[in-house]
Amino acid sequence: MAEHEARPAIIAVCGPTASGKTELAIRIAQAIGGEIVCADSMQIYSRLAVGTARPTPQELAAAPHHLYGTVPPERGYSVSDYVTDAKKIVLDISARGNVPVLCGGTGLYLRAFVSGVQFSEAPTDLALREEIRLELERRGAQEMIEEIANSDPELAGTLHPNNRKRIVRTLELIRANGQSVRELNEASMRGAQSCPCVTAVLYSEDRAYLYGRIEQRVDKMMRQNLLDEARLVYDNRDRYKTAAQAIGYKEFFPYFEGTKCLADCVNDLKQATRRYAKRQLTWFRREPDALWFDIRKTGCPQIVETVLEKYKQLFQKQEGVSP
RNA sequence: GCCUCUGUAGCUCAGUCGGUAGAGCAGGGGACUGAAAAUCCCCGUGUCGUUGGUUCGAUUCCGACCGGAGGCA
Repeated sequence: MAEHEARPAIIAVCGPTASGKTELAIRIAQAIGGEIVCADSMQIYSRLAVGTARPTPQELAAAPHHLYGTVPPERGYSVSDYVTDAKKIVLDISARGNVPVLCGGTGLYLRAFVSGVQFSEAPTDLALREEIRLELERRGAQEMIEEIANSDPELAGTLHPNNRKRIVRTLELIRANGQSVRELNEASMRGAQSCPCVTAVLYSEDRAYLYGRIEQRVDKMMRQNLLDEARLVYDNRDRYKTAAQAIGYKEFFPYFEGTKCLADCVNDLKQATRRYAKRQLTWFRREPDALWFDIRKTGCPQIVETVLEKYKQLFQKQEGVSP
């Protein structure tokens, strides 16, 4: 039996921003003896607590938490780093006999972790990326897409000329590896073991309700001196490459530059957050077997119960009956 | 009370020399395997204030009424 090879079963808590993931994850962890693992691309960073809505010290104390605020913002971080870190932590949690509870709004991170993608060892070649970026400026998107079509006509067909970032990344992959992206992707999934998982998605059928919560949360962040944090990010914007793109900071840059008043920036922030929530929902809708919970209709205790029931039903049944 | 202007998409407005209408913003849908809180794509039917009249036909012209803004008393 390859039992020791199998990945530990996890619970994933996801959903759009301000839907109550943090609280739910804590209650689940408390109820089942779980440990929470951050699945949020921004809450990973240290020094950025208010704007990323990282769990508060009290919340962090309410259950074991991992990966929150552990990466300095000046360090680059990516999905593959995340998958590596999360795998290690999840194995540790499982070795302790506890249940890993992944919690966060970054769909890409969650999917990469759960599907078991094997990213190649080669680190991102920023010099190559920059070179291709400049080449794109010179030659134009159309020509670059044609080059991609030589090795991957199908993929090239899905690339929009305006999506420069994706064009650059695609060429970067092709040139660095000498293979088509399709081959690379197939290789990354070869032998991949997906992670047994119960996924809970929080949402609100009434979008306006979610947007109201976002509004309140932004106002609360302002009271918690979000501006100071934004100032820190602004002053370090050249070094905090990824973090400086986070919603909650870049919206204040015009204020610091004196080109926009504070109230307008706060409104921009609320809007950016609403749009983000919408994109998150788009992403999670594609999750095949997720359990969806309308946060207006289902209370936290009920959600905990349903999730745990499902988890036990799927993964704890054979305890004591194992082959 | 009288006069003038005004009432078109959730908001701000454009337009139809009479053939039932379109922009910006807001919003919605989607893609997404190494920057992902990123990046990119797609989406505009609404009693044209109400009601009569003229007309083959009115949101468009005329009248009345209702709402809003301004002016004069």
